Amino acid sequence: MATETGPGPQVPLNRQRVLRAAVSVADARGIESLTMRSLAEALGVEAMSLYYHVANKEAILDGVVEVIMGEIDEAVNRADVPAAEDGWKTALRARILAARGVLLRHPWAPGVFGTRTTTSLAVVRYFDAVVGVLRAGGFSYDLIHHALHALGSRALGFTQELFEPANNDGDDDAATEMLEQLVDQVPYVVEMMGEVAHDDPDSTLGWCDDQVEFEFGLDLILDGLERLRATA
Amino acid sequence: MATETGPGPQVPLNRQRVLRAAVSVADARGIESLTMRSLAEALGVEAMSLYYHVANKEAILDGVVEVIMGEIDEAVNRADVPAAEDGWKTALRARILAARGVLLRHPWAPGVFGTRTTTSLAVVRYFDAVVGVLRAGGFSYDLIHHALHALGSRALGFTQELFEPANNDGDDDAATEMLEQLVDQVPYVVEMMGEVAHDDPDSTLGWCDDQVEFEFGLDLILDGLERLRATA
DNA sequence: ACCTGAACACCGTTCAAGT
DNA sequence: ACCTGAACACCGTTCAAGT
Repeated sequence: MATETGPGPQVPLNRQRVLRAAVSVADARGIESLTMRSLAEALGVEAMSLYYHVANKEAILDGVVEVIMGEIDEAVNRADVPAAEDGWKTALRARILAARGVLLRHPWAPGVFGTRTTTSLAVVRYFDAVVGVLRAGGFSYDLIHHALHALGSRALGFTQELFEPANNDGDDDAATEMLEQLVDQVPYVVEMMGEVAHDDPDSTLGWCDDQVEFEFGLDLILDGLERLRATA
Repeated sequence: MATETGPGPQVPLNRQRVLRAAVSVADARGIESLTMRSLAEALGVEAMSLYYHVANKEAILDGVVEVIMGEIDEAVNRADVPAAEDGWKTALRARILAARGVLLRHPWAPGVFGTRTTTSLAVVRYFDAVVGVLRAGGFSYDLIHHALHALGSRALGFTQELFEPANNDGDDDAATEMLEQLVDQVPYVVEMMGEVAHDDPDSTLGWCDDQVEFEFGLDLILDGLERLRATA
Protein backbone atom coordinates (compact mmCIF):
# COMPACT_ATOMS: atom_id res chain seq x y z
CA MET A 1 0.00 0.00 0.00
CA ALA A 2 2.50 2.63 1.16
CA THR A 3 5.22 3.21 -1.39
CA GLU A 4 7.75 3.57 1.41
CA THR A 5 7.61 4.68 4.99
CA GLY A 6 9.96 5.70 7.72
CA PRO A 7 13.01 7.91 7.47
CA GLY A 8 15.49 7.03 4.78
CA PRO A 9 16.95 3.71 3.76
CA GLN A 10 17.34 1.35 6.68
CA VAL A 11 17.73 -1.49 4.22
CA PRO A 12 19.72 -0.67 1.08
CA LEU A 13 17.80 0.12 -2.07
CA ASN A 14 17.82 -2.19 -5.05
CA ARG A 15 16.57 -2.23 -8.62
CA GLN A 16 13.38 -4.14 -7.82
CA ARG A 17 12.32 -1.71 -5.10
CA VAL A 18 13.01 1.24 -7.39
CA LEU A 19 10.87 -0.24 -10.17
CA ARG A 20 8.01 -1.19 -7.90
CA ALA A 21 8.02 2.26 -6.37
CA ALA A 22 7.88 3.75 -9.86
CA VAL A 23 4.72 1.75 -10.56
CA SER A 24 3.23 2.90 -7.26
CA VAL A 25 3.95 6.55 -8.00
CA ALA A 26 2.41 6.27 -11.47
CA ASP A 27 -0.64 4.53 -10.03
CA ALA A 28 -1.11 7.09 -7.30
CA ARG A 29 -0.26 10.38 -8.98
CA GLY A 30 -0.12 9.69 -12.73
CA ILE A 31 2.75 8.88 -15.04
CA GLU A 32 3.47 12.55 -15.74
CA SER A 33 4.41 13.10 -12.11
CA LEU A 34 6.88 10.24 -12.11
CA THR A 35 10.17 12.13 -12.01
CA MET A 36 13.53 11.09 -10.66
CA ARG A 37 13.02 13.50 -7.79
CA SER A 38 9.47 12.40 -6.93
CA LEU A 39 10.46 8.75 -7.17
CA ALA A 40 13.42 9.30 -4.89
CA GLU A 41 11.20 11.10 -2.39
CA ALA A 42 8.75 8.20 -2.38
CA LEU A 43 11.71 5.97 -1.52
CA GLY A 44 13.03 8.29 1.18
CA VAL A 45 16.22 8.93 -0.70
CA GLU A 46 17.88 11.60 -2.83
CA ALA A 47 17.31 11.63 -6.60
CA MET A 48 20.96 10.96 -7.35
CA SER A 49 20.90 7.72 -5.38
CA LEU A 50 18.65 6.18 -8.02
CA TYR A 51 21.47 6.28 -10.53
CA TYR A 52 23.37 3.75 -8.49
CA HIS A 53 20.66 1.17 -9.18
CA VAL A 54 19.42 2.09 -12.66
CA ALA A 55 21.20 3.61 -15.63
CA ASN A 56 18.73 6.44 -16.19
CA LYS A 57 15.02 7.19 -16.46
CA GLU A 58 14.61 5.24 -19.67
CA ALA A 59 15.90 2.17 -17.86
CA ILE A 60 13.30 2.76 -15.15
CA LEU A 61 10.52 2.83 -17.75
CA ASP A 62 11.91 -0.34 -19.33
CA GLY A 63 11.87 -1.91 -15.88
CA VAL A 64 8.33 -0.73 -15.25
CA VAL A 65 7.24 -2.68 -18.33
CA GLU A 66 8.87 -5.77 -16.84
CA VAL A 67 7.00 -5.27 -13.59
CA ILE A 68 3.66 -4.92 -15.39
CA MET A 69 4.39 -7.97 -17.53
CA GLY A 70 5.11 -9.88 -14.34
CA GLU A 71 1.68 -8.93 -13.03
CA ILE A 72 0.15 -10.04 -16.32
CA ASP A 73 1.92 -13.39 -16.13
CA GLU A 74 0.55 -13.86 -12.63
CA ALA A 75 -2.97 -12.96 -13.71
CA VAL A 76 -2.80 -15.24 -16.73
CA ASN A 77 -1.53 -18.15 -14.65
CA ARG A 78 -4.41 -17.66 -12.27
CA ALA A 79 -7.06 -17.34 -14.98
CA ASP A 80 -5.86 -19.27 -18.00
CA VAL A 81 -7.82 -22.29 -19.20
CA PRO A 82 -6.05 -25.24 -20.81
CA ALA A 83 -5.88 -24.89 -24.56
CA ALA A 84 -6.47 -28.58 -25.23
CA GLU A 85 -9.79 -28.78 -23.49
CA ASP A 86 -11.71 -25.71 -24.59
CA GLY A 87 -10.02 -24.87 -27.87
CA TRP A 88 -7.60 -22.11 -28.81
CA LYS A 89 -10.15 -19.35 -28.99
CA THR A 90 -11.38 -19.80 -25.45
CA ALA A 91 -7.85 -20.10 -24.14
CA LEU A 92 -6.56 -17.04 -25.96
CA ARG A 93 -9.61 -15.00 -25.06
CA ALA A 94 -9.19 -15.79 -21.37
CA ARG A 95 -5.49 -14.95 -21.55
CA ILE A 96 -6.09 -11.60 -23.20
CA LEU A 97 -8.90 -10.63 -20.84
CA ALA A 98 -6.67 -11.49 -17.89
CA ALA A 99 -3.99 -9.19 -19.28
CA ARG A 100 -6.59 -6.51 -19.77
CA GLY A 101 -7.60 -6.77 -16.15
CA VAL A 102 -4.06 -5.90 -15.11
CA LEU A 103 -3.78 -2.94 -17.47
CA LEU A 104 -7.08 -1.55 -16.23
CA ARG A 105 -5.41 -1.21 -12.84
CA HIS A 106 -2.52 0.70 -14.46
CA PRO A 107 -4.23 2.94 -17.01
CA TRP A 108 -0.99 4.81 -17.71
CA ALA A 109 0.85 1.61 -18.71
CA PRO A 110 -0.26 1.35 -22.36
CA GLY A 111 1.27 4.76 -22.97
CA VAL A 112 4.55 3.64 -21.47
CA PHE A 113 4.50 0.48 -23.58
CA GLY A 114 4.12 2.71 -26.60
CA THR A 115 7.19 4.79 -25.80
CA ARG A 116 9.61 1.86 -25.38
CA THR A 117 11.96 1.60 -28.33
CA THR A 118 13.85 -1.52 -27.30
CA THR A 119 11.80 -4.68 -27.35
CA SER A 120 11.09 -6.05 -23.92
CA LEU A 121 12.00 -9.69 -23.39
CA ALA A 122 8.98 -10.07 -21.12
CA VAL A 123 6.68 -8.85 -23.88
CA VAL A 124 8.23 -11.22 -26.40
CA ARG A 125 7.77 -14.05 -23.92
CA TYR A 126 4.11 -13.12 -23.57
CA PHE A 127 3.67 -13.19 -27.33
CA ASP A 128 5.53 -16.47 -27.45
CA ALA A 129 2.84 -17.96 -25.23
CA VAL A 130 0.17 -16.52 -27.55
CA VAL A 131 1.92 -18.15 -30.51
CA GLY A 132 1.97 -21.39 -28.54
CA VAL A 133 -1.78 -21.28 -27.99
CA LEU A 134 -2.41 -20.66 -31.67
CA ARG A 135 0.04 -23.38 -32.66
CA ALA A 136 -1.73 -25.89 -30.42
CA GLY A 137 -4.95 -24.79 -32.09
CA GLY A 138 -3.69 -25.87 -35.50
CA PHE A 139 -2.57 -22.54 -37.00
CA SER A 140 0.21 -22.36 -39.55
CA TYR A 141 3.07 -20.07 -38.56
CA ASP A 142 2.27 -17.91 -41.53
CA LEU A 143 -1.27 -17.31 -40.29
CA ILE A 144 -0.02 -16.86 -36.73
CA HIS A 145 2.29 -14.14 -37.94
CA HIS A 146 -0.58 -12.30 -39.58
CA ALA A 147 -2.68 -12.89 -36.50
CA LEU A 148 -0.18 -11.17 -34.22
CA HIS A 149 -0.25 -8.11 -36.44
CA ALA A 150 -4.04 -8.15 -36.58
CA LEU A 151 -4.30 -8.34 -32.81
CA GLY A 152 -1.55 -5.83 -32.15
CA SER A 153 -1.73 -4.33 -28.70
CA ARG A 154 -5.11 -5.97 -28.22
CA ALA A 155 -3.19 -9.17 -27.51
CA LEU A 156 -1.99 -7.43 -24.33
CA GLY A 157 -5.45 -6.24 -23.43
CA PHE A 158 -5.44 -2.67 -24.54
CA THR A 159 -6.26 -0.56 -27.53
CA GLN A 160 -5.22 2.96 -28.39
CA GLU A 161 -8.26 4.74 -27.00
CA LEU A 162 -8.68 7.83 -29.12
CA PHE A 163 -11.52 9.34 -27.14
CA GLU A 164 -10.73 8.10 -23.70
CA PRO A 165 -10.26 10.63 -20.96
CA ALA A 166 -13.13 12.90 -21.86
CA ASN A 167 -14.00 15.00 -18.84
CA ASN A 168 -16.97 13.02 -17.65
CA ASP A 169 -17.44 15.34 -14.71
CA GLY A 170 -21.19 14.96 -14.68
CA ASP A 171 -21.77 17.77 -17.18
CA ASP A 172 -23.38 15.48 -19.73
CA ASP A 173 -25.95 18.18 -20.43
CA ALA A 174 -23.35 20.72 -21.43
CA ALA A 175 -21.65 18.16 -23.63
CA THR A 176 -24.92 17.22 -25.28
CA GLU A 177 -25.66 20.88 -25.89
CA MET A 178 -22.27 21.34 -27.51
CA LEU A 179 -22.86 18.33 -29.72
CA GLU A 180 -26.21 19.74 -30.82
CA GLN A 181 -24.40 22.79 -32.12
CA LEU A 182 -22.21 20.45 -34.16
CA VAL A 183 -25.12 18.73 -35.90
CA ASP A 184 -24.11 20.14 -39.25
CA GLN A 185 -20.44 19.30 -38.75
CA VAL A 186 -20.85 15.70 -37.63
CA PRO A 187 -24.42 14.75 -38.51
CA TYR A 188 -23.90 11.01 -38.55
CA VAL A 189 -22.18 10.92 -35.19
CA VAL A 190 -24.93 13.00 -33.63
CA GLU A 191 -27.61 10.78 -35.13
CA MET A 192 -25.78 7.66 -33.99
CA MET A 193 -25.46 8.91 -30.44
CA GLY A 194 -29.10 9.88 -30.35
CA GLU A 195 -30.27 6.49 -31.52
CA VAL A 196 -28.02 4.38 -29.35
CA ALA A 197 -28.83 6.55 -26.34
CA HIS A 198 -32.52 6.04 -27.13
CA ASP A 199 -32.14 2.27 -27.29
CA ASP A 200 -30.49 2.27 -23.90
CA PRO A 201 -32.03 4.96 -21.65
CA ASP A 202 -29.23 4.59 -19.11
CA SER A 203 -26.58 5.62 -21.58
CA THR A 204 -25.58 9.23 -21.93
CA LEU A 205 -22.46 10.75 -23.41
CA GLY A 206 -20.44 8.29 -21.41
CA TRP A 207 -22.31 5.71 -23.43
CA CYS A 208 -19.55 3.28 -24.30
CA ASP A 209 -19.00 0.25 -22.12
CA ASP A 210 -15.27 -0.22 -22.60
CA GLN A 211 -15.29 -3.85 -21.61
CA VAL A 212 -18.13 -4.69 -23.99
CA GLU A 213 -16.50 -2.86 -26.86
CA PHE A 214 -13.11 -4.41 -26.23
CA GLU A 215 -14.64 -7.88 -26.28
CA PHE A 216 -16.60 -7.06 -29.42
CA GLY A 217 -13.45 -6.11 -31.31
CA LEU A 218 -11.52 -9.02 -29.88
CA ASP A 219 -14.20 -11.53 -30.85
CA LEU A 220 -14.48 -10.01 -34.32
CA ILE A 221 -10.80 -10.68 -34.87
CA LEU A 222 -10.76 -14.11 -33.22
CA ASP A 223 -13.80 -15.24 -35.21
CA GLY A 224 -12.21 -14.03 -38.43
CA LEU A 225 -9.01 -15.94 -37.58
CA GLU A 226 -10.94 -19.11 -36.84
CA ARG A 227 -12.60 -18.88 -40.25
CA LEU A 228 -9.24 -18.44 -41.96
CA ARG A 229 -7.69 -21.31 -40.01
CA ALA A 230 -10.55 -23.67 -40.85
CA THR A 231 -10.42 -22.93 -44.58
CA ALA A 232 -6.62 -23.01 -44.90
CA MET B 1 10.31 22.89 -48.12
CA ALA B 2 12.28 25.24 -45.89
CA THR B 3 10.56 25.77 -42.58
CA GLU B 4 11.52 29.44 -42.70
CA THR B 5 14.34 31.41 -44.20
CA GLY B 6 15.78 34.85 -43.92
CA PRO B 7 16.35 36.92 -40.80
CA GLY B 8 13.46 37.33 -38.46
CA PRO B 9 9.80 37.96 -39.14
CA GLN B 10 9.29 40.25 -42.12
CA VAL B 11 5.66 39.23 -42.23
CA PRO B 12 4.03 38.80 -38.81
CA LEU B 13 3.70 35.28 -37.48
CA ASN B 14 0.34 33.61 -37.10
CA ARG B 15 -1.12 30.44 -35.66
CA GLN B 16 -1.13 28.55 -38.95
CA ARG B 17 2.54 29.22 -39.65
CA VAL B 18 3.45 28.18 -36.11
CA LEU B 19 1.58 24.88 -36.47
CA ARG B 20 2.96 24.09 -39.89
CA ALA B 21 6.47 24.81 -38.70
CA ALA B 22 5.89 22.47 -35.77
CA VAL B 23 5.02 19.67 -38.21
CA SER B 24 8.13 20.44 -40.24
CA VAL B 25 10.39 20.32 -37.19
CA ALA B 26 8.90 17.01 -36.08
CA ASP B 27 9.30 15.59 -39.59
CA ALA B 28 12.89 16.73 -39.88
CA ARG B 29 14.30 16.15 -36.42
CA GLY B 30 11.77 14.00 -34.56
CA ILE B 31 8.98 14.90 -32.17
CA GLU B 32 11.26 14.81 -29.11
CA SER B 33 13.25 17.74 -30.46
CA LEU B 34 10.16 19.87 -30.94
CA THR B 35 10.59 22.39 -28.14
CA MET B 36 9.34 25.92 -27.84
CA ARG B 37 12.89 27.13 -28.33
CA SER B 38 13.67 24.95 -31.36
CA LEU B 39 10.34 25.81 -32.95
CA ALA B 40 10.96 29.50 -32.42
CA GLU B 41 14.40 29.19 -33.96
CA ALA B 42 12.95 27.46 -37.03
CA LEU B 43 10.65 30.45 -37.38
CA GLY B 44 13.42 33.01 -36.86
CA VAL B 45 11.86 34.32 -33.69
CA GLU B 46 12.29 34.14 -29.93
CA ALA B 47 10.56 31.37 -27.97
CA MET B 48 8.40 33.81 -26.04
CA SER B 49 6.89 35.17 -29.24
CA LEU B 50 5.10 31.88 -29.78
CA TYR B 51 2.92 32.55 -26.75
CA TYR B 52 1.34 35.45 -28.53
CA HIS B 53 -0.13 33.06 -31.14
CA VAL B 54 -0.78 29.90 -29.14
CA ALA B 55 -1.72 29.36 -25.52
CA ASN B 56 1.05 26.89 -24.74
CA LYS B 57 2.77 23.79 -26.02
CA GLU B 58 -0.29 21.61 -25.51
CA ALA B 59 -2.20 23.95 -27.82
CA ILE B 60 0.54 23.52 -30.41
CA LEU B 61 0.20 19.74 -30.25
CA ASP B 62 -3.58 20.07 -30.55
CA GLY B 63 -3.01 22.26 -33.58
CA VAL B 64 -0.57 19.78 -35.08
CA VAL B 65 -3.33 17.16 -34.98
CA GLU B 66 -5.55 19.56 -36.91
CA VAL B 67 -2.84 20.06 -39.54
CA ILE B 68 -2.37 16.32 -39.95
CA MET B 69 -6.11 15.75 -40.17
CA GLY B 70 -6.21 18.42 -42.88
CA GLU B 71 -3.65 16.47 -44.87
CA ILE B 72 -5.68 13.30 -44.36
CA ASP B 73 -8.84 15.02 -45.61
CA GLU B 74 -6.95 16.13 -48.72
CA ALA B 75 -5.58 12.65 -49.34
CA VAL B 76 -9.00 11.07 -48.85
CA ASN B 77 -10.64 13.52 -51.22
CA ARG B 78 -8.05 12.71 -53.85
CA ALA B 79 -8.30 8.94 -53.40
CA ASP B 80 -11.77 8.12 -52.17
CA VAL B 81 -14.10 6.04 -54.28
CA PRO B 82 -17.85 6.62 -54.20
CA ALA B 83 -19.58 4.43 -51.66
CA ALA B 84 -22.63 3.77 -53.81
CA GLU B 85 -20.79 2.22 -56.71
CA ASP B 86 -18.26 -0.13 -55.19
CA GLY B 87 -19.85 -0.87 -51.83
CA TRP B 88 -19.02 0.31 -48.36
CA LYS B 89 -16.05 -2.00 -47.87
CA THR B 90 -14.15 -0.74 -50.89
CA ALA B 91 -14.90 2.87 -50.03
CA LEU B 92 -13.90 2.55 -46.39
CA ARG B 93 -10.79 0.58 -47.25
CA ALA B 94 -9.65 3.24 -49.72
CA ARG B 95 -10.35 5.97 -47.18
CA ILE B 96 -8.34 4.28 -44.44
CA LEU B 97 -5.42 3.46 -46.70
CA ALA B 98 -5.33 7.08 -47.84
CA ALA B 99 -5.15 8.18 -44.22
CA ARG B 100 -2.41 5.66 -43.61
CA GLY B 101 -0.40 7.10 -46.47
CA VAL B 102 -0.38 10.47 -44.72
CA LEU B 103 0.63 9.05 -41.36
CA LEU B 104 3.50 7.12 -42.94
CA ARG B 105 4.95 10.50 -43.88
CA HIS B 106 4.61 11.65 -40.26
CA PRO B 107 5.65 8.59 -38.25
CA TRP B 108 5.66 10.59 -35.01
CA ALA B 109 2.01 11.63 -35.44
CA PRO B 110 0.29 8.53 -33.97
CA GLY B 111 2.16 9.13 -30.74
CA VAL B 112 0.92 12.71 -30.62
CA PHE B 113 -2.65 11.58 -31.32
CA GLY B 114 -2.31 9.29 -28.34
CA THR B 115 -1.31 12.05 -25.97
CA ARG B 116 -4.21 14.41 -26.76
CA THR B 117 -6.74 14.47 -23.94
CA THR B 118 -9.30 16.78 -25.48
CA THR B 119 -11.13 15.34 -28.46
CA SER B 120 -10.19 16.97 -31.72
CA LEU B 121 -13.08 18.25 -33.80
CA ALA B 122 -11.19 17.30 -36.96
CA VAL B 123 -10.88 13.73 -35.74
CA VAL B 124 -14.55 13.56 -34.89
CA ARG B 125 -15.35 14.90 -38.35
CA TYR B 126 -13.20 12.17 -39.88
CA PHE B 127 -15.05 9.51 -37.90
CA ASP B 128 -18.31 11.13 -38.91
CA ALA B 129 -17.42 10.46 -42.52
CA VAL B 130 -16.59 6.84 -41.63
CA VAL B 131 -19.99 6.52 -39.98
CA GLY B 132 -21.53 7.98 -43.13
CA VAL B 133 -19.88 5.34 -45.32
CA LEU B 134 -21.08 2.54 -43.05
CA ARG B 135 -24.56 4.03 -42.86
CA ALA B 136 -24.78 4.17 -46.65
CA GLY B 137 -23.67 0.55 -46.64
CA GLY B 138 -26.70 -0.50 -44.64
CA PHE B 139 -25.26 -0.73 -41.13
CA SER B 140 -27.38 -0.13 -38.06
CA TYR B 141 -26.04 2.59 -35.76
CA ASP B 142 -25.62 -0.01 -33.08
CA LEU B 143 -23.31 -2.07 -35.27
CA ILE B 144 -21.53 1.06 -36.49
CA HIS B 145 -20.81 1.97 -32.90
CA HIS B 146 -19.23 -1.42 -32.26
CA ALA B 147 -17.39 -1.15 -35.56
CA LEU B 148 -15.72 2.12 -34.56
CA HIS B 149 -14.43 0.50 -31.39
CA ALA B 150 -13.25 -2.56 -33.29
CA LEU B 151 -11.37 -0.43 -35.78
CA GLY B 152 -10.01 1.97 -33.21
CA SER B 153 -6.96 3.85 -34.44
CA ARG B 154 -6.86 1.58 -37.48
CA ALA B 155 -9.65 3.74 -38.88
CA LEU B 156 -7.06 6.51 -39.09
CA GLY B 157 -4.47 4.27 -40.69
CA PHE B 158 -2.24 3.36 -37.81
CA THR B 159 -1.88 0.73 -35.16
CA GLN B 160 0.06 0.79 -31.95
CA GLU B 161 3.23 -0.86 -33.26
CA LEU B 162 4.70 -2.67 -30.30
CA PHE B 163 7.91 -3.78 -32.00
CA GLU B 164 8.43 -0.96 -34.42
CA PRO B 165 11.69 0.91 -34.27
CA ALA B 166 13.98 -2.05 -33.79
CA ASN B 167 17.49 -1.06 -34.74
CA ASN B 168 17.54 -2.52 -38.22
CA ASP B 169 21.06 -1.26 -38.79
CA GLY B 170 22.04 -4.17 -40.99
CA ASP B 171 23.14 -6.34 -38.07
CA ASP B 172 20.57 -9.01 -38.76
CA ASP B 173 23.21 -11.61 -38.00
CA ALA B 174 23.80 -10.32 -34.52
CA ALA B 175 20.08 -10.18 -33.93
CA THR B 176 19.60 -13.71 -35.18
CA GLU B 177 22.41 -14.87 -32.94
CA MET B 178 20.78 -13.24 -29.96
CA LEU B 179 17.47 -14.87 -30.80
CA GLU B 180 19.15 -18.26 -31.02
CA GLN B 181 20.26 -17.85 -27.44
CA LEU B 182 16.62 -17.22 -26.52
CA VAL B 183 15.36 -20.46 -28.03
CA ASP B 184 14.40 -21.82 -24.64
CA GLN B 185 12.77 -18.58 -23.56
CA VAL B 186 10.65 -17.98 -26.67
CA PRO B 187 10.65 -21.27 -28.58
CA TYR B 188 7.51 -20.63 -30.60
CA VAL B 189 8.60 -17.21 -31.77
CA VAL B 190 11.97 -18.55 -32.84
CA GLU B 191 10.36 -21.44 -34.70
CA MET B 192 7.89 -19.10 -36.37
CA MET B 193 10.60 -16.76 -37.55
CA GLY B 194 12.65 -19.63 -38.87
CA GLU B 195 9.77 -21.03 -40.86
CA VAL B 196 8.48 -17.80 -42.31
CA ALA B 197 12.04 -16.76 -43.19
CA HIS B 198 12.45 -20.09 -44.93
CA ASP B 199 9.30 -19.63 -46.98
CA ASP B 200 10.52 -16.25 -48.13
CA PRO B 201 14.32 -16.24 -48.57
CA ASP B 202 14.38 -12.45 -48.89
CA SER B 203 12.98 -11.95 -45.44
CA THR B 204 15.30 -11.61 -42.47
CA LEU B 205 14.65 -10.19 -39.05
CA GLY B 206 13.07 -7.19 -40.71
CA TRP B 207 10.65 -9.73 -42.05
CA CYS B 208 7.33 -7.96 -41.63
CA ASP B 209 5.91 -5.97 -44.49
CA ASP B 210 4.03 -3.32 -42.56
CA GLN B 211 1.68 -2.47 -45.39
CA VAL B 212 0.76 -6.12 -45.97
CA GLU B 213 0.17 -6.70 -42.27
CA PHE B 214 -1.87 -3.56 -41.86
CA GLU B 215 -4.11 -4.57 -44.75
CA PHE B 216 -4.44 -8.09 -43.39
CA GLY B 217 -5.71 -6.84 -40.05
CA LEU B 218 -7.93 -4.25 -41.69
CA ASP B 219 -9.51 -6.80 -44.02
CA LEU B 220 -9.99 -9.25 -41.18
CA ILE B 221 -12.05 -6.66 -39.37
CA LEU B 222 -13.91 -5.38 -42.43
CA ASP B 223 -14.80 -8.93 -43.51
CA GLY B 224 -16.04 -9.72 -40.03
CA LEU B 225 -18.19 -6.57 -40.05
CA GLU B 226 -19.66 -7.43 -43.44
CA ARG B 227 -20.67 -10.83 -42.12
CA LEU B 228 -22.34 -9.28 -39.10
CA ARG B 229 -24.12 -6.68 -41.22
CA ALA B 230 -25.44 -9.28 -43.67
CA THR B 231 -26.82 -11.52 -40.93
CA ALA B 232 -28.33 -8.75 -38.84
C1' DA C 1 -0.42 44.54 -32.59
C1' DC C 2 3.42 41.94 -32.22
C1' DC C 3 7.80 40.68 -30.27
C1' DT C 4 11.56 40.37 -26.58
C1' DG C 5 14.78 39.83 -22.08
C1' DA C 6 15.13 38.45 -17.80
C1' DA C 7 13.69 35.39 -14.55
C1' DC C 8 11.41 31.23 -12.33
C1' DA C 9 10.43 26.55 -11.26
C1' DC C 10 11.31 22.33 -12.87
C1' DC C 11 13.53 18.57 -15.59
C1' DG C 12 17.38 14.60 -16.27
C1' DT C 13 22.07 13.91 -15.49
C1' DT C 14 27.33 14.25 -14.16
C1' DC C 15 30.86 14.06 -11.02
C1' DA C 16 33.53 14.47 -7.24
C1' DA C 17 32.93 13.60 -2.61
C1' DG C 18 31.21 11.60 1.49
C1' DT C 19 30.44 7.33 4.82
C1' DA D 1 29.01 -0.66 -1.33
C1' DC D 2 25.86 2.77 -1.22
C1' DC D 3 24.36 7.47 -0.91
C1' DT D 4 24.72 12.72 -1.35
C1' DG D 5 25.55 18.06 -2.68
C1' DA D 6 26.55 21.07 -5.88
C1' DA D 7 26.31 22.13 -10.46
C1' DC D 8 24.98 21.96 -15.52
C1' DA D 9 22.20 22.14 -19.57
C1' DC D 10 17.76 22.09 -20.75
C1' DC D 11 12.66 22.42 -20.33
C1' DG D 12 7.85 25.28 -20.36
C1' DT D 13 6.10 29.49 -18.82
C1' DT D 14 5.24 34.40 -16.69
C1' DC D 15 5.51 39.11 -16.85
C1' DA D 16 6.86 43.51 -17.45
C1' DA D 17 8.77 45.95 -21.05
C1' DG D 18 9.95 47.24 -25.58
C1' DT D 19 8.56 48.96 -30.65
